[in-house]
Amino acid sequence: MIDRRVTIKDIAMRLNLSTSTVSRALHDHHALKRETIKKVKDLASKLNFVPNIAALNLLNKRTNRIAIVVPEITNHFFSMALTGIQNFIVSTEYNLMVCLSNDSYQEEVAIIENLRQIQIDGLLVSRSSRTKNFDHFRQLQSYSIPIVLFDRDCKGLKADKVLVDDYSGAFQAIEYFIKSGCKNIAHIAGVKNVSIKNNRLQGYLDALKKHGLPVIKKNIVYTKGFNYEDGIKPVELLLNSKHPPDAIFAMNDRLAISAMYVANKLNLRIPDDVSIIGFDDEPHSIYFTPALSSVSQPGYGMGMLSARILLKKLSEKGGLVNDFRYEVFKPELITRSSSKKI
Amino acid sequence: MIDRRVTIKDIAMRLNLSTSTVSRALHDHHALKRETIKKVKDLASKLNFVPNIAALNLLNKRTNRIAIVVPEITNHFFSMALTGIQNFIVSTEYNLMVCLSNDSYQEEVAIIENLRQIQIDGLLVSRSSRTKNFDHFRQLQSYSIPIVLFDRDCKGLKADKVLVDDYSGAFQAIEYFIKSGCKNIAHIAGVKNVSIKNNRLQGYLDALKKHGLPVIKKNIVYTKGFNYEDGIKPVELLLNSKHPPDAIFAMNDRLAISAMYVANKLNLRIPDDVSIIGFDDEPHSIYFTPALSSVSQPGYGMGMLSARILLKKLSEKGGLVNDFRYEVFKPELITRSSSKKI
DNA sequence: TTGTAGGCGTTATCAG
DNA sequence: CTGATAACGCCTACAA
Repeated sequence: MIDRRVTIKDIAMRLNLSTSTVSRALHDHHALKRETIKKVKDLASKLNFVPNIAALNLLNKRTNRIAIVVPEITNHFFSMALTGIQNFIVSTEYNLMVCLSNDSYQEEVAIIENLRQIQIDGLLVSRSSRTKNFDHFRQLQSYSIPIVLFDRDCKGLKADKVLVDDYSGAFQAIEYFIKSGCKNIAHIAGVKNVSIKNNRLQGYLDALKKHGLPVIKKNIVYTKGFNYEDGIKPVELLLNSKHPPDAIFAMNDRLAISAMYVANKLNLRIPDDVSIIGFDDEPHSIYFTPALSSVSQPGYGMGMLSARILLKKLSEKGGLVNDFRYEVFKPELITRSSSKKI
Repeated sequence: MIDRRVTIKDIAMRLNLSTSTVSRALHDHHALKRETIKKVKDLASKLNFVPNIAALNLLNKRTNRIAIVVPEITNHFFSMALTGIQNFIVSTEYNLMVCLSNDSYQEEVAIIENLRQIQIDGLLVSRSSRTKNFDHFRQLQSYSIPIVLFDRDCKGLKADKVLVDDYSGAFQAIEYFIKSGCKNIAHIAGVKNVSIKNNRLQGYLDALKKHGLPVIKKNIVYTKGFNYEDGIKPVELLLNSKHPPDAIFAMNDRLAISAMYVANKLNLRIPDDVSIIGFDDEPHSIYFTPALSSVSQPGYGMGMLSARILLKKLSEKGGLVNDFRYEVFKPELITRSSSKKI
């Protein structure tokens, strides 16, 4: 057991040098004898010296710490994004703290307050779907902590943003349905009054409009949550109604899968009786029968870019740059056998 | 923008006190006038004072930082475990760094070296399945950094361990098959010579033995990886062989699902022609047709307990306690329609 | 080419 | 009851 880490002081004493010389040697200061530098470095590596980060942080007034706040990670998109972020961060001097809001506004606020106390250099956020007020983020920004939003926008918040074009993804899905002959298209929109992913609903509406199809109220279905089980009842109601839809676009794969599940139970043929398209393209979706069509989002790349943007901003720390990136990734519709061929 | 955080010095100057008094007041030192304490605290909260963590860390020779190293998080078990860990940690003074080894020994070693430099107070680890040498962990321990292993054991490494009884999970699955009348039971064992989860294979073997069934070599199937796509070919071979099995136990749900996929393609009836049981009980497994039977592991609880054990150890930092916890969670077989009723 | 001194923010010890 | 001082480990003017 090593009970005390070695410091530059230890090295200095052993070598009869001052700590400043040791410090300089470790940084290859030009005005030092080669010999001294070598002597110091050799001993340092022999002793397994690593600089005390706390001391450096104190000196440099930074923390080397960035945090990411996400609603959850038991979800393919977020876990891929986090993987992308982490795989980028790992090659830098920063370390990443992961915080889960469990999609709760209150928890999110508490986390942000905690991060303020804990002190971080920068923040990546995908806000909870319940968050409507962004003052907690603004407060953090007031400490000169840059924020990069990814996937979930905060309208009105000035920050770097890395988003996905939900509108386009939904639009593509609906147009595909229409081209394949569907006329009565339903949308499982998730939780009502939870604005997150509203653009998917908007894409649905606009695509119908563009092709002269009526918007039928009962075809827009809300759920109590975003999980598999939350889709069952609403979809049963929908498919058992008088004029059941011939196509269902779900705002995520989980709800799409519960739609498939219900359709199967009701002995409806997919896609002949009802076409289904999801959103997220979770890796298991392809193994369902029929394989689920879905809109695919580049989570890994989005995560990586978000991290890159944040670190860039941190390296330009000097100027409180008021110039924000706004990056929008285009999602891609992947058609499989749960939707009719065009 | 606040460009400099407020320190106890600022408070001291404003109040004409010394920094020591301010420090004491903030800690409710008994020998201070009530009045002084109130004065200090009021100003502190008015100024939004938070202590500088780097300074504290320097003083206390700790980092408040613990890290977790896992192979991946795009997997239900690990994301649940991480959620459990995080939800526990969030209520403490510690913060959690998440590191992904991508199931690579090399990356794992690099991460550990990085953590040594970065400095952490404690570590949670689920090792990569390729890791056979544990010296990198031992090196970290030599700096008095406690390690808690979860889910994946490192035989011979002295550390706290929170494991799942893989052997029992597999045994339960096989016994269930046998009781339901299956006689020719195959096992998809994952990657050959990758010792991780070997106990599942052992459970399979011992259950067969106990019930007097022969171990047939070709019924033990290895794959190139642990993902859906890795199961397809091996299962095709298996099910197209001369004496195809009447039951398949897969070492995880992904491989079980690819087995179901192949069986469906081959127009085999599940479970009548072939029963299938997986391991992990991923939340979507229930929505397949038929619903997948699986061995369920309490990831969330295991994560939480691991974190609790680590923090306990950290709080006892004084004594280099050589007394390690060894906790084994029993997994539970959940039978659904992919396996015959008993 | 190297050493000295001071400071980053906080707390503990010792003094008064 | 409160203040001065030293220390945590490192870096950087300024000196020599």
